[in-house]
Amino acid sequence: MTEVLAHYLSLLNEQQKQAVEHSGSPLLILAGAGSGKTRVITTKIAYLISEKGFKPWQILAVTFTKKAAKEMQDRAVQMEGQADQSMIRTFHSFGSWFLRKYYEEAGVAQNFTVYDDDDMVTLVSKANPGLEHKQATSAAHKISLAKDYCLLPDSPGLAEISSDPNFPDIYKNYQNRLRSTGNVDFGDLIMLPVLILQKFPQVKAQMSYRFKVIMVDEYQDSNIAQFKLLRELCSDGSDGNEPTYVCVVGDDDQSIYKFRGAEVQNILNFQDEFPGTTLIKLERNYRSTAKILNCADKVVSNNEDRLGKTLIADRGEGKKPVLTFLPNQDLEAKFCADLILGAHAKGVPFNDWAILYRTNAQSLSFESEFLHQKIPYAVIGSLKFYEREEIKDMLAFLSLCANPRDEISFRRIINKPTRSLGEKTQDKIVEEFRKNEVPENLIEVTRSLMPSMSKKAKEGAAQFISIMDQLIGELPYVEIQEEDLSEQALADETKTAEQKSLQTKIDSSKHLSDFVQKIMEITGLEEYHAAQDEIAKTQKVANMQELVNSAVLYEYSTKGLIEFIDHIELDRTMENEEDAGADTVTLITLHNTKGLEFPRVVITGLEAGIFPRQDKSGSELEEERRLFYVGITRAMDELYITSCSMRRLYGRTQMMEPSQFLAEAGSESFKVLGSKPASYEYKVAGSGLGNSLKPKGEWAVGTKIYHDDYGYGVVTKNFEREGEMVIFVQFESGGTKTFLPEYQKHSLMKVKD
DNA sequence: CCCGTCGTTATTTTT
DNA sequence: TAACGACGGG
Repeated sequence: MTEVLAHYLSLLNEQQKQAVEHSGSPLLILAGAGSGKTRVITTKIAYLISEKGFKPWQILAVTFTKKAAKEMQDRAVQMEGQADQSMIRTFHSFGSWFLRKYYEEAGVAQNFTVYDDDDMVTLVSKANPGLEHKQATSAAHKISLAKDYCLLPDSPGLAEISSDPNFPDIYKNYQNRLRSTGNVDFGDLIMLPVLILQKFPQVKAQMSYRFKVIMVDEYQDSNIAQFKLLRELCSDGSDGNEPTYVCVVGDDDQSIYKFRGAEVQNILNFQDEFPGTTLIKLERNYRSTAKILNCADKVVSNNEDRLGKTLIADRGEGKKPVLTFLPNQDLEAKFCADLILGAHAKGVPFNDWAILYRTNAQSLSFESEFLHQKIPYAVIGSLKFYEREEIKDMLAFLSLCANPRDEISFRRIINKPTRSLGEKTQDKIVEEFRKNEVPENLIEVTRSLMPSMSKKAKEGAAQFISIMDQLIGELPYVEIQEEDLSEQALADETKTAEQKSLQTKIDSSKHLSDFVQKIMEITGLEEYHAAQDEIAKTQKVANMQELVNSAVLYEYSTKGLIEFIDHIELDRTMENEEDAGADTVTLITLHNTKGLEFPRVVITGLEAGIFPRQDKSGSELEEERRLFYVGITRAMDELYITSCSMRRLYGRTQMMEPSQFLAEAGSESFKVLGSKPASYEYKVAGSGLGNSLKPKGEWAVGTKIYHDDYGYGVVTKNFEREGEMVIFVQFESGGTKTFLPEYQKHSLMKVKD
């Protein structure tokens, strides 16, 4: 064993070590939040290579985010250099690799690109001309969901997705149209490989020959299609190949993507699906202090549908989480700002902090307050760079260069800037294109249709064709060759050397960014968007320039082009590498925090209707609860939770009730600040408050009052507790609040009738 | 083709 | 409230 690996092994606890060293049967690792899951997977990869005799390319590890994949690869390579040859990818990126290899079996172009949700809607509309935009959006969404469940237009289970009798046809029309573009959508990246593996035994055999180990991270968020893919990739040994070693890692308590087709049942039933499974639980938590973990545990134990495990804190008691009731969202933002600035004055960096919220819209009040108070912040995952108009325009040119059958990209840019080629002309071209049995090329069809066009359109078409000719002729063609990692090829060093020398023939003084720059210039997009910038004071040209810059890492060839497009399509999170080290507060939705940790966390908006979102019950409510659990377990040292009694929603100010999750956490979980709403008191204390309702002082029941923050109301209860007077007030705006009048002199007053 | 105005509609979204 | 899409007049 290498010294490095021995060192990393020595860092593990007993369960972690067991998980790393286990072999011989399927393995399910139930890894609680902060239990060193990534450390286990990466060490296991290194261990398999260096101790168990696996070749690195026999190992496939899949994750859900590009970031996680990158981190996993980096850390594995640190321990075992050969791990750079292991395939560590996202599910979708694996699917993309697979489909480029078996593009003929899949019936797609080898140079396919991936259509996003917007493109799907457009294609649904084109394939089903009768649909209104709204219907098309809904159908596109359902098609995605169907693919997540691996359902085809003729699958009986499709009725579960949509009861609309037309839906199967809509789906079928869409599929036909999609296939004629040669492209795929996100769902296809998983579903098509499953279908191919089921249909072609030799492909299945090749895969089980290639991959001897398959590991899946965040398994609780896998969907049915991904489960099927895993199933198909695994050999049970009956095909003559050795059985595949399967190891999945996940936490059923952190399953938060049901709405996107994720199926917790995958992890709950894993042991039934893979007989003989060994189960290892990682319950020691290295991230959070005990009081934070207790709170998390209290919350999630309200769920029924779980395997059940208890996290054990490794870091001592720590501070009790603080629950603060605030009057409204502006004061909530101010409260956060004060916390952060107060800590900053004592030397706590902004970096330590994350503000978590349920919906993106909630970031606004924090942004304006932080701007005002000069607190640096970064909003994670909001306005998506790649969804901006100018970027999509550029990408459309890039995609059309890669795959000239791409109808959606073609339509997007043929008339932008305007070249008198409106929708009618486009329809004509696409119709002609689709007539041909053998896949045609949209540019060539346009060329061939020029004689039949009006004079104006003809000029525009000539211009467009000339642009495309220049671009397509520009890049040197390089075969997208599968890196040949069979044992033979790797053993044959001469061949490897040959391959290397072949690679170096590419003009390395040029980068793909030169090509992207050229697109900007010769297509007229730069002028077009510069004009828009003038009018609307936008940053479109600057954004385009940023896209150019990001292409600098890619080869100046058709291969580099495909890799660049893949990179963008399979990772839409625009995390600026430069900004990564900056000292900023993180503003982030709860969903986006998965896998992250922060020393200090504020979970905001714990109000009924916001979190949990209204109309949630049963399993959906359990998912919301898990989301809260995920949020709580992000915190290392300090956890703050806020709840407002009023909130502006859709332009209307509403009274809010505290989230039921607060009461579920129990009264011991938090130190409570701010005036507690009556309903919270009731639920937490289990009442007992109603005992001493003796009218006292001037605050008799029935007294009309006015409160600065909540407006007019009536005292409904009045009693004494711990020697202090407590009143309940029912406000006209609908909510009830509890006050200690002694401390509300400045904002609470009696009013005359 | 461009621009203003009106009406509609508001989750979460690794890929 | 605000943001975005649809529509109609210039």
